[in-house]
Amino acid sequence: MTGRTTAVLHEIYHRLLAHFGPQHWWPGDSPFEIMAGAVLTQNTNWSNVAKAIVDLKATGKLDPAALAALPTAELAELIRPAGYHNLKAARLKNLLALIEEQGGVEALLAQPTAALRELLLGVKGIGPETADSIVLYAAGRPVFVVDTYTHRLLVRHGLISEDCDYFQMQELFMDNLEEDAVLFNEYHALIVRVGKEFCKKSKPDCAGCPLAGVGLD
DNA sequence: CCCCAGGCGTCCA
DNA sequence: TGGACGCATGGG
Repeated sequence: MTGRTTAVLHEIYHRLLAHFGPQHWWPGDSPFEIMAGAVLTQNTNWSNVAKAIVDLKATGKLDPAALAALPTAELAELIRPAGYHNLKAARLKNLLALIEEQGGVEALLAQPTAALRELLLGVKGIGPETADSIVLYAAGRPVFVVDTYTHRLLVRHGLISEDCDYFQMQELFMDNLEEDAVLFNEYHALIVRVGKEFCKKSKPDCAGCPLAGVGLD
């Protein structure tokens, strides 16, 4: 871990941390809240997800047993503010089935990292980012989470090509950083933070970004 | 009015 | 295998 890519990835992290400070992710009180939030935030602004989570909490439904007893159509209405509510209600139900089958949230999250990841990927509606978000932020395992902001950032800083896939991006980080869940937690959160502010599709110039020039010769 | 958001599954060539 | 498309609400 002494190459140029390693150095650039470290520099990006340290600049982001210096500029934004720690992000304290995931903003959830329990592992199950994090798991549900991971599904609800698929292609969705967090402010919309937060409304749905507030409603779930207010009605006492942010709990595996309570949600399992709730008809899918009623669940969909509760999470309406998060968008794609019919789709996400079904996905949450699918996740609940896995939790039940594994004997509860704690037992599921106690599975070895690779097994946990595969179990989650087996749930219809849970793909690589949602699975890894749960593995990292709910189970605390050192798996790097990649999202659209990550892709955009890596392309703009010349670290990957446009057609790079999820696993290649994940490997890039995991091959060049210490295997540390706290570091991976903060790094992904910081990428989302800088993405929201400076790395938008509509701002190809990245004006004002604290990463200006990093990785580009 | 427009674009965007912490993806994923399906369909079709 | 890979590119389009549907899913939906709320904010700027």
